[in-house]
Amino acid sequence: MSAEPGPRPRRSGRPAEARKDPSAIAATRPAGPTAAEQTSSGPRRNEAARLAVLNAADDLLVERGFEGLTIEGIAARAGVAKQTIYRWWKSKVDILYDNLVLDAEEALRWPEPAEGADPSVADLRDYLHRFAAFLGEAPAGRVLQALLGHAQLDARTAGLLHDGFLRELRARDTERVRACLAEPDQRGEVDADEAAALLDDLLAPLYYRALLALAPADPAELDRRLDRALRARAAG
Amino acid sequence: MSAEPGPRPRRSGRPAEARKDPSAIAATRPAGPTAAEQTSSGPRRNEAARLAVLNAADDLLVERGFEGLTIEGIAARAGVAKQTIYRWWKSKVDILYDNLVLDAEEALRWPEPAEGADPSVADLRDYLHRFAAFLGEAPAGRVLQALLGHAQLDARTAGLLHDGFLRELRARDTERVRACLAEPDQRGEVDADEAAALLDDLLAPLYYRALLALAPADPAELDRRLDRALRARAAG
Amino acid sequence: MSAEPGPRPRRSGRPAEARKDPSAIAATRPAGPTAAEQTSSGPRRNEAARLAVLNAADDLLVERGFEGLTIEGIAARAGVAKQTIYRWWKSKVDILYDNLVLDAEEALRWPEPAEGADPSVADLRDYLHRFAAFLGEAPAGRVLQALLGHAQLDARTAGLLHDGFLRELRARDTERVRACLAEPDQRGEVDADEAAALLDDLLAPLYYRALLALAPADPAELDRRLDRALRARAAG
Amino acid sequence: MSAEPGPRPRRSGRPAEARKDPSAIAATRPAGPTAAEQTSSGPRRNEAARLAVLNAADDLLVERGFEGLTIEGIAARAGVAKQTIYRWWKSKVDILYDNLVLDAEEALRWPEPAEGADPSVADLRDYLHRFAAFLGEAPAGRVLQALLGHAQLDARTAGLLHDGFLRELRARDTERVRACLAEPDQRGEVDADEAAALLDDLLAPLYYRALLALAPADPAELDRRLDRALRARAAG
DNA sequence: CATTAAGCGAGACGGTACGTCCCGTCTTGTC
DNA sequence: GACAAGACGGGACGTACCGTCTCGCTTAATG
Repeated sequence: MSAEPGPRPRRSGRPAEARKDPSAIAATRPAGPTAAEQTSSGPRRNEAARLAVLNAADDLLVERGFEGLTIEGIAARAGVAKQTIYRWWKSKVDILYDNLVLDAEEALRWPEPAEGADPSVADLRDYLHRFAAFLGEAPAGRVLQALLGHAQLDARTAGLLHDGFLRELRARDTERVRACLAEPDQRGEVDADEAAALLDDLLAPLYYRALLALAPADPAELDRRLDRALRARAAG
Repeated sequence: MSAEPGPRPRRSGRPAEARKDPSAIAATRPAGPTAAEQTSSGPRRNEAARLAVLNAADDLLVERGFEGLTIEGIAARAGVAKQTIYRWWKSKVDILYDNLVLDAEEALRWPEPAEGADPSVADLRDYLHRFAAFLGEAPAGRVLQALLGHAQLDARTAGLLHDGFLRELRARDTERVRACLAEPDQRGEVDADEAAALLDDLLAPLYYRALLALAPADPAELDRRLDRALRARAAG
Repeated sequence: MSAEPGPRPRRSGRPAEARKDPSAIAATRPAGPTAAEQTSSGPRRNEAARLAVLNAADDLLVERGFEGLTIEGIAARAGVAKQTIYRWWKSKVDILYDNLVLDAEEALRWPEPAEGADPSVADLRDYLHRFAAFLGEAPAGRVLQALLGHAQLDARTAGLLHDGFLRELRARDTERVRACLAEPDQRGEVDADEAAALLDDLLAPLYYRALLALAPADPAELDRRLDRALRARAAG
Repeated sequence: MSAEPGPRPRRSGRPAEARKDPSAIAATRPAGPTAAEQTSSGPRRNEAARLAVLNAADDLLVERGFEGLTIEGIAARAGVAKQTIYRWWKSKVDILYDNLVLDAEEALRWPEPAEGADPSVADLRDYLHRFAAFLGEAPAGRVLQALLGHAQLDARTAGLLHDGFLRELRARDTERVRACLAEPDQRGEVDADEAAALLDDLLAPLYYRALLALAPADPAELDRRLDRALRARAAG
């Protein structure tokens, strides 16, 4: 499925076919209710159906919006029985959540902290830019937007999104920020709270602009903001 | 919160009765589809029904959440026919919007720029605190949260909320910020973009924390953040 | 309003205007809730509104059928307030009933039993033909059909139509039949039951064909049927 | 009436329970939208729901009349979802129509033209009596009355009733009348038009009396009328 | 000649039922 | 036992009319 750089050809366009295709996704761990630990007899979970559902949900979200997204619509579009959806997911939110996890896993990946090379502020800068892009991109950004929106309206969604995704993302990112700031030429150790606060200060405007439908921050401003934060930290 | 004088006991509790009561609201301009310009003859809009609907919507939002809020439920609770609701509002979103406007008008009021007394940084500081409180308070904060959430899912809601409310609020507040910063002992004129950016920087974390279900900012942090922003401005 | 022959120009066409017009109808007693015994002060009943309602009901019955006929529709078409209708009629059935009475009064009139000329079998024959025509004509026949139909569904309508109209019509016609058969050259007195039975035998097929949507009886058959009945009577 | 043996206690009374029960009806072909030709897989039509709806409609028609009969009422009484009704019937008229067909099939059955025994005038006489009884009986007669009434008000009902039921009934009965009159001791062949006319003459008074709410014909009169018609035919 | 009580156009109101959409569960038969 | 198909009980939708009820205006007869 080709790792990093490429423009993620499979999901960008609307042609719908050949996206999240079996061959490709099979490599990544099937987030959510998965191929499972198959103990009993009978047929295994149908992987094609799973992918058809995930893609149909993405498509319909983009085409009709969250309110126009229905289980029946997904089933029809995916050529799948309703029961097959209910067997593996609790609600349309859970389907979108799976898509979010799949997309975020790719788009919000940090560079492997491979041999020799230490994490650096450049990594953080890159991550910020990718994060901003993620929010604006379809369908990934639309999915996150929808889930964030629905989390304001429904406690189950809020639990799933906040506890299951955002909290872990923040924890992981906080750790990475600490690593980035601990470079030799920086001022040494950073405690976790400080790193989390810095991360929040960098991300808050991104969410703010996305959710209030303001113009997205342009890359230059992101850089300025990061520099300012680093300077403030250096100053004490 | 409640800087101002007026005893606003009517909406704080859940008792539902004697809130948004005719006598009180009659004073404030009846936002949204209203008693109106009554050109023809014929019966006037029933003010009691209007208030019953607004209050029922608030109550049910708090009790059952946005998804559990239905037009039929509101009608039943308010003792009103469904058609009476549809006559004056397009959807439950419009009802909540009216409530939001009504509440914001009271809670997010700036001190009158009365004679002699110039607007000051203290006003801005106070406003920030009241804004943070507004986001946390029920039902007002819940209403805003629900509308912000639903705006992510539905274009009409987004239009209503962003264009009809948030944009104007931001414009008004930007102007106030300029006035506050233009105090004699401050550095003189502030241009609108600068003021807007400062405002955004102050509000973004508040929205961020509210919508991502993080702990709300405590007042002391708000002060620190404001001071830092003013210092940065003073520095250059 | 011109007695018999004329093609009743006022109601035949659909142009709707100038039918049942004030000048013409004013002569006939305003069936149903009427100009009344006016005791108090204030304005009298508006005759123009009454006629507009009656005509609008006829028109809409023909255009949209009984089920599509609504008080609101009549009010709108007649340019009249709903309340004005409810003030004078209990239901759309009552409006149609007034139309029926008005129409029947004209179309089902027997020749005046004027001086010298005795009623004759020819009168009965003529009446039969006019009755058959009445059932087929619009809007009169449609009104009777609708009321007869609705009388099967609703006891109030049945009471109004049967007790208020059909019974009286039958009684009057029975009397006329007796008179027709009592001609010198006929077999003398006819008792009322016998006359009623003869009338029923003549009318039953007309109703039967109309209500079961069979082809209407042609005039020649009516004549044959009448002759046969008279012969049977003569035979004993 | 009830020529046949079978105990048909299930629909006569109002007790509502144990009428049109599965075991009994299963024998008769389920008129109307039925268990059908089941081509695909998937769940079959729920027979219990179908019967519950049919019985509920009958009951409510008798209890509340046609105007008081609503789809919601039927659904509630039958313990069925509205959608289940709309899935199989277009309107309450169609439900009543199914009941009519079911009832007529039983009550208006001619004796099997079994071996040896030729159809006779006695069969026709018996049929006439059963027909008259059918019109007066509840719920069957009420259903026919309601449908005949509504057919005057609504073209769809008229089409269904006249084309779907009455026309076929008349054709079948005409054929039977021909057979009855073709007995050895009768005057030989009867042409179809003549038989239809005779049938109409016998039935018209029955409908006439039923629909105009006159006293129903008593059996003796039916016999007299039949005899008179036969004599007239014999006479030429 | 003003008073005043109705009639009137307009239309808001509390209601009932409509016919539709989708929910989540279930049943049936196939693979 | 997973699956496609789809019927089922349920709940809410938004609409159409019902019949009742103000409104403010107009229009006579009466005091």
